[in-house]
Amino acid sequence: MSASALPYRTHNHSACIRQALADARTLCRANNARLTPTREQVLELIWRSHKALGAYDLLAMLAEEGHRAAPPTVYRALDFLQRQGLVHRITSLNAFLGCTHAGEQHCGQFLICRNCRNVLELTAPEVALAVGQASADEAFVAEDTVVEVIGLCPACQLSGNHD
Amino acid sequence: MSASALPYRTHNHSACIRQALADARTLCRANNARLTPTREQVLELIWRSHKALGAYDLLAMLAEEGHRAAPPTVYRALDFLQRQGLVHRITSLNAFLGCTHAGEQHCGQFLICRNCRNVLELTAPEVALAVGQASADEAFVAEDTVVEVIGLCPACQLSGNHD
DNA sequence: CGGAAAAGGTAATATTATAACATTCAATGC
DNA sequence: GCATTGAATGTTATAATATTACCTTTTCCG
Ligand SMILES: [Zn+2]
Ligand SMILES: [Zn+2]
Ligand SMILES: [Zn+2]
Ligand SMILES: [Zn+2]
Repeated sequence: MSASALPYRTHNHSACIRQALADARTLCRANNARLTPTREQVLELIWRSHKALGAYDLLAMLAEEGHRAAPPTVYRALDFLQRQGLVHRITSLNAFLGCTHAGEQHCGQFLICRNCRNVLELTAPEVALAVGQASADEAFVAEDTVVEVIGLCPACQLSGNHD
Repeated sequence: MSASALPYRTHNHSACIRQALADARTLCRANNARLTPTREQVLELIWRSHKALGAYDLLAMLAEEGHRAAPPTVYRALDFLQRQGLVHRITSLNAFLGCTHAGEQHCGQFLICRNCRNVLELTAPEVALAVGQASADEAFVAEDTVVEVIGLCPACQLSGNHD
């Protein structure tokens, strides 16, 4: 790996957002799922950064955009986006993140920087395999796997604003 | 693996509890940490089963034992027990579990049965390795790793009270 | 003993998430 | 077009999880 992954370097983030929204529209059309304005707005807000955002963060952002919504609105939108594979819930943060592998059949692993809070989603087959093997060794039928790594991203290791 | 792991079969669970409490006393003594009555009581309650228990479950159990405590009491005991490596937090359940590898330097993986809620803690080196390698590939410094697998334990696969 | 630090008690509150029910919207068949 | 109907959204209240702040008690150590 020569270059840092996207969240860790400055990049044309507008392009990230545009791409994510375009992919979402395509996917939802293909799945006969309705990407309504509220849902699209929440998705767009999530993609404002590569950080995971809490439901109430999103709620506040909606409010700033003049969409006075209550918690169920945001949770319902998030449920929909998760079902469509457009958003992941980061369980150790109680927060939500745009999926960078939408449409691909995948089970993500998440590298969470405790300093800048950016999250990188990986889909390392070795990890999935190792977890699958360990489960199988115990005769356990794995249905869903959460892999979340907390640590320091490459950018934050250098710019020492942390421990 | 010929025999099922402990949580999945009937066993002398009193022995589990006694062992866990004995280990805890030894460890805390070795670390100059005070395993006070409240802390020990919470640990004992956690070990009543191989399931993960919520803080408010523990609070209710304390109440049943006549220890009328408020939330901070239980959260403080849990913080202590986690710092001593005697208890793990299962983030996807917001619940807590007695560690079956107390004293060993380890980073656990958890197999969570969605039917019976029993949790098996593994310490598979291949999993830790795969995650470590995937992180390193992104120049990410991993400090803590959460691996939680939701699925069906061997016992529940047979006795079809689920889906 | 006396001071300091750790542990625990208590009340209030913050944060995250859901339940229950009413209303609006949009696709479909006639 | 228009009624039917299920999906989506609005609205209010509340549940479930966790923390803050402050005070009292206990333990440790000199
Ligand atoms: Zn993804
Ligand atoms: Zn960072
Ligand atoms: Zn453990
Ligand atoms: Zn089970």
